[in-house]
Amino acid sequence: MARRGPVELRRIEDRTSRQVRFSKRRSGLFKKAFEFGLLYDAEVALLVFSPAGRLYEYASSSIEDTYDRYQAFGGAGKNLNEGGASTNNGGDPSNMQSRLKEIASWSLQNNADDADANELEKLEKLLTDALENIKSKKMLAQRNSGASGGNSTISPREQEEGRS
Amino acid sequence: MARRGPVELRRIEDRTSRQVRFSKRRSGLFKKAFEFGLLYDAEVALLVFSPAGRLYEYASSSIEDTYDRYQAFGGAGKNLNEGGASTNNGGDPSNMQSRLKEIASWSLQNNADDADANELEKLEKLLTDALENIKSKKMLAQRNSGASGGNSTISPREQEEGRS
DNA sequence: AACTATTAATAAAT
DNA sequence: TATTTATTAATAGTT
Repeated sequence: MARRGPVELRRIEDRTSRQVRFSKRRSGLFKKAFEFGLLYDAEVALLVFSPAGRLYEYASSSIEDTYDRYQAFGGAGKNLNEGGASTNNGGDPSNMQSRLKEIASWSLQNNADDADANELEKLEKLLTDALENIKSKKMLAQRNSGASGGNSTISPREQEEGRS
Repeated sequence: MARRGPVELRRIEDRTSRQVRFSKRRSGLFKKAFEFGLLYDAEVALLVFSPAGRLYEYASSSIEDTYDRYQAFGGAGKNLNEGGASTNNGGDPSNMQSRLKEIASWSLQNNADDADANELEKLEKLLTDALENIKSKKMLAQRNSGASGGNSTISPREQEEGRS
């Protein structure tokens, strides 16, 4: 009538069973993801490819945007961004000042166009992330503790909330 | 001793409660994602940004690979980058975004010092203000014309399993 | 962080 | 494929 013990965590072999359980759990997983974004006002992106190659997706904003943000964030600490199409992206702190000013003035004079609203929102997110990164590094530097996780869940310490 | 009714699906306001429930549900969500990949041999990628801007991730293979696959698949079928009015007066948004990405990347690669952090904070404020500005103007514009805006994509997309 | 009363998810049967 | 039911799993509130 129902299962008799805990679910075993290994690949399900029985075809029929796997098929139906896949569907059920898929709904459950996506529901959780959806609820999570809703309850905590978090940005969530979930991609699933079935073994048969079918795609299932959910994003509270959009897959692309969230992935962009992920890249900007530093992407697990490796694999920094690529297609900037701009000049060299090396570390040239002296040059940063001028670039920051350039952007600042742009954001000042270019605040009249509706079409830019979306772009601005994206920029704001990127900036916030950059700030967050710097602050995290500072924290780490002060405490002199090292090593962040591999490819599992990154768990930044500390807790901080935005608005209420 | 426990909740008395079903969980309400709306943003949780109480700060303390939200914080702890966030953590609990986050573990639950990531556990589900992990188990799902394992049980059905599916490729899973999950990205979460907390409201505070912290990143949590899980990928059965890698975020990048899965996103690449997603792109190759057709990426929701559309949603390529936007045109938009890129008036040539000193800066167009798309270029600005790539520059900002540079900055984000830069902040990761270098030990940003206090001065840089301050610059970023100022910039963030400028952006926020600019955003507010644009939104206000939009409001006003809507009073005069009956335009309907909005580009929120907040519903899970799923696709069926077809087999008999 | 551990405990407990409840609700939620879900495996198997129908 | 949808509904039902028994059972495990997740989790909100407390301590």
